[in-house]
Amino acid sequence: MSTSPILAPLNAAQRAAVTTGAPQTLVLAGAGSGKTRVLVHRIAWCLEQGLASPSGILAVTFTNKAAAEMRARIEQLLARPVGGMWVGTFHGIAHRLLRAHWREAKLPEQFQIMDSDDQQKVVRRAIRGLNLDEHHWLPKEAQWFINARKDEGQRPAHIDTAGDHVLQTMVEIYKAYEEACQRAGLVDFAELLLRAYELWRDTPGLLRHYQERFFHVLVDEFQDTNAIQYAWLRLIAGERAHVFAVGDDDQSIYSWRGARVENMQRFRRDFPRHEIVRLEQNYRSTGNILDAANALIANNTARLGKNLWTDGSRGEAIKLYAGYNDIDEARYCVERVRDWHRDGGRFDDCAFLYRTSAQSRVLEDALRQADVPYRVHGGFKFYERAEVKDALAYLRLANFRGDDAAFERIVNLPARGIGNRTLDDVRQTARLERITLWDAAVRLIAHRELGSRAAGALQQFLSLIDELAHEIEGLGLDSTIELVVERSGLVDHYRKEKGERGLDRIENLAELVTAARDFELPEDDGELPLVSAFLSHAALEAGEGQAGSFEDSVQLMTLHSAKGLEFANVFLVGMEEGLFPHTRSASDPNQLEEERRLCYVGLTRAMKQLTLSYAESRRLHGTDYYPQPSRFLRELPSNLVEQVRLGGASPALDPRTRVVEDTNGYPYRLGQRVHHRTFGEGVVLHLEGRGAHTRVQVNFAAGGVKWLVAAYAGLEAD
DNA sequence: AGGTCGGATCTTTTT
DNA sequence: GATCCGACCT
Repeated sequence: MSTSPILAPLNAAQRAAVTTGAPQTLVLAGAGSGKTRVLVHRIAWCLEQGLASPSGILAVTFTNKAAAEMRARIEQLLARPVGGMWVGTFHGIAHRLLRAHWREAKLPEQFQIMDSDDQQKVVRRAIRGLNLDEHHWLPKEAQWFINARKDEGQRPAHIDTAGDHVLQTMVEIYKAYEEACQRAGLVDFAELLLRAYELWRDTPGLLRHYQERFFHVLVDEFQDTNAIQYAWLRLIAGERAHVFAVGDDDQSIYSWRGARVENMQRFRRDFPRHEIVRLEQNYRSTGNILDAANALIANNTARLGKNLWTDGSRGEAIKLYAGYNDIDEARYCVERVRDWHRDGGRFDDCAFLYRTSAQSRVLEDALRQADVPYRVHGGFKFYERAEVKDALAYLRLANFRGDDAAFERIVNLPARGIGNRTLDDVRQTARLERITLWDAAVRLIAHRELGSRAAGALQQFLSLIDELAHEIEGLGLDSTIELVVERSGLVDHYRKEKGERGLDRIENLAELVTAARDFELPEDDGELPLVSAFLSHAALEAGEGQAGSFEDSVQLMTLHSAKGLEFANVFLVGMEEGLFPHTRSASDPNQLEEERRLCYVGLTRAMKQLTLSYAESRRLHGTDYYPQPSRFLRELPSNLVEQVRLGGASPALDPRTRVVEDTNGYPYRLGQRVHHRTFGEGVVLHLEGRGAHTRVQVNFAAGGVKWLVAAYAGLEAD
């Protein structure tokens, strides 16, 4: 049995999880303990042992990437393709269910998925429709409210307003928004989950069908599930299914989005026949890094409890650098990356992690200056770009005239003389008659209730869409997109935009055609028309920001997007009070613990080298701040940390922390006051080079800014 | 109907 | 300081 490739590479705990006979299993998987591996091997094990057929397996993740990786690794392990399994994201699987059972779910067959951008616009329209002041009732806040409620599984009718006027109004907005979505066949992300839940809850026959099919339900990142996802899982699990949930309460960093760590505790209550397996052996990081991470997270209360260990080496000390300012901090990190590269390391293996995306700027500047290639993760996704969404809106409307979000988006883009007055008439008619914007437009024109100019322009738009719909019939997907781009007039419109921007956009439209050409129908979604499948794909899988450049480059990302990844050489920058932990989280103990978990996630990304840094002054929002070093730094055992200083003595955080001179052996510290025989008093601005070649830039009170070779300058510290 | 200006805002963002 | 949004102007 141990010769099986499925079990052979596993340690005892992993093997116990993979081969468990318990009907319900909760795997507490520490960072780097082989979480994905256990999921993959568990599925392979069930298949190989004949405990399950592929079609009996439902495996749920949070990201498309994780789902794709899981499927690929299962097939690799079994050395054959495995059809019939449902492996996907919560949203992807919910979507699939709703497509298959749109009637029971009370959706139009052509329903479309909205991203949060679209959603905000529909919310805004709902607010205006209720004649509310949108400065007081901010669309963003209402959107937040609606999503939070949906994440909790609450419809407007479920919310007890208890006479609270504000709450009452929010619920009214929620209701109006819901009606608008229903009319237009629009489904937001939270709605996908809620609908899928209600579909099963309210259609017992259907639920039974799926319960009988999915005998094995597996969940990744269980600590990130929200209330509705948990309820959905309980439904499908029923009394019979084997449930296999993998998660780490210490890596729960999405509570602000409705994720509920308590679901791990609830699992133990709701699935009484469960078994718990702890994966604590870490295969990623050095002993020092793990000890630091363990010590940090021990400051949190309410943990399920876990202690990571490794039988690998202690590794190097964790480095802590106190920058003179944010620019110096970035400069230091980039220099360490260059050292790494000079010693034969790859840029790819280096990651700069930060709390807020705004921090990437300074790092990027420093990298560019040093000519080090880099890549920023997160940010704008391909399918979220305005021009891409514009083009897709044409396709959406041609596909389904009732799509109000698409209608609003392009009715006057490019400008075709349909002004706000006209549109308000259309909107009002739609609202009063409870019909779609499209139908309202048709009606207004037919009843001659518009000025002749407006009516003409509007009719032209309607005809354009109708013609487009006709012309794309029978075309391939890429020809369809090509035609849409061409007929929409978007290219001409963007050509008029000045500067690079317009060109960029036209390029992206071309890229969209390429994306359509490369698009393949998901194997099991054969029933869905190609165009619908592509539109859903665009909404559910927004794609990476930049087209993948394959150059060896330093990776930049927020701590949130670093979860699940690992790098040999990690830089955790901006370790400052106010920034990390963030001010907005400092007052609430729960949020503070989440910040600490975020820090834990950051530390545990590192395999070999870990550098922490902070700046003594930082430019933020146009003003200078002088932050204190992060409290998290004080929570790290001082014997694991080595503070790096550019010459000169400066108080370490903890008197026991070792202080070492920078390896460059700089004799001065940035910001240090110095004295020169001829130039007089000055302040050190920059240091570069090493050893005998060290050069120092000094701003002299009398002589201005000068570069000097340290060895000959004869500078004296003041 | 589009451009410009002033003001508010400034955490994280799997889908 | 940068950006995003809406009001206002042309």
